[in-house]
Amino acid sequence: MENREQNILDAAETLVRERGYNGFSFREVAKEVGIKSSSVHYHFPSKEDLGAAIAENYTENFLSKLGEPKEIRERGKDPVDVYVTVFRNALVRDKRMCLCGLLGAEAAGLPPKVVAQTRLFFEKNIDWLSRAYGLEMSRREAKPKAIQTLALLEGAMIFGTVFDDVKFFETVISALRGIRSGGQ
Amino acid sequence: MENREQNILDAAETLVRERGYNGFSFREVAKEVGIKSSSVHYHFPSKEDLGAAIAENYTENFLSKLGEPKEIRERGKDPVDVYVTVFRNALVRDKRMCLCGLLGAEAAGLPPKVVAQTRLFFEKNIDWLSRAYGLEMSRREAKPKAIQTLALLEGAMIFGTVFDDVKFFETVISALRGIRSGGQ
DNA sequence: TCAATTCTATCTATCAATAGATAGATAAGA
DNA sequence: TCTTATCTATCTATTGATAGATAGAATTGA
Repeated sequence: MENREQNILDAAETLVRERGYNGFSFREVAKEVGIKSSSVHYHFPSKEDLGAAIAENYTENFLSKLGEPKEIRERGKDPVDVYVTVFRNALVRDKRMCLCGLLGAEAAGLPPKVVAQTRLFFEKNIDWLSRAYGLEMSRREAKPKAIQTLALLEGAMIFGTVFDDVKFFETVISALRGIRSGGQ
Repeated sequence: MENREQNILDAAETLVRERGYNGFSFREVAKEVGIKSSSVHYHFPSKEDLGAAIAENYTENFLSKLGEPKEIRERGKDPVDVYVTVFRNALVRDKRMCLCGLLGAEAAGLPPKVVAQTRLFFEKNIDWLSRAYGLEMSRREAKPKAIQTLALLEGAMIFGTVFDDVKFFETVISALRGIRSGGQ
């Protein structure tokens, strides 16, 4: 039995990352989990609710893999490198786009709750990267660099997905050197 | 009457850029154009055919707005600046994501013909940017910078769409300075 | 030249499949 | 007994796709 709602969110996340918000159905999620579609509605009344929950769950998982920038630095590692690795793993392991990058691209046609959760992903990730860059520069300078880094990574994920090849991801992220050292 | 197939492609592009490939239907496109869905099937037999045609049409339009990098330079303008402006206009005027950025994010779940046309958009745009950067550096150096620039712009489009604000687009593209001057 | 034919673009009508959603029954457990 | 989680069954709407009819334009051939 485990946690049924987590089973549903995991199955749904995989489907959304493959086909987008409008490309998955309650019946498919249910089949994957091994229950009926009405049972999925029991846990998540509407598709909008389910969509928002998927994005929230994804964001939480994503951030929990990271830890705190300061602690990473104290272990002698570079926080931005760690951050890039989490993205790369999402592409290589799952062979799929970042959930919120995809939802972000679709944002103009998504229900309000889903857009709100997608924004939260971006805001929380910008915060994290701002803290990371804040270890080496002023907060004023750190935030734009955080935004640029996340944008570059989402673009790199698109390239990796379109060409089904990590090589393009690597080429893109090598531009991070320019972002990190370039003046604002 | 104009060109009916062009009417269909224009209406369909708008819908895909709002809701993604799985979020538009033949009937919606037909209604927008003022015909019946069966007539849309007459011009584009399957959804896959229509999707591929939308991407092809978008790519053609996009490139025709640009002209040739060398000629832009000869008119005393910077080709990459012109390129960025075409992207910015797509976001500000249409208030929407780049069609192929969206299709690229959805690529893992798209029919083969649509993926192929989406790849063509990226390849042709990388070529254009490679020619632009090739005016100031070797071809070897130019291509990675082209890839990085396009990835950054697609990421910037996601940000503009998610936050419904060009300000984020501008913040992201200011990182281009780092990409253009940074060493490989 | 003009009748016969073919092509183009549309329509109406319909298909089976699937969508999101809901009502009501049921069984297990606290 | 009340709550939790599931089921069966069903609703209405929509999906991509196809068949067949039709009106008009273009082409063909005697």
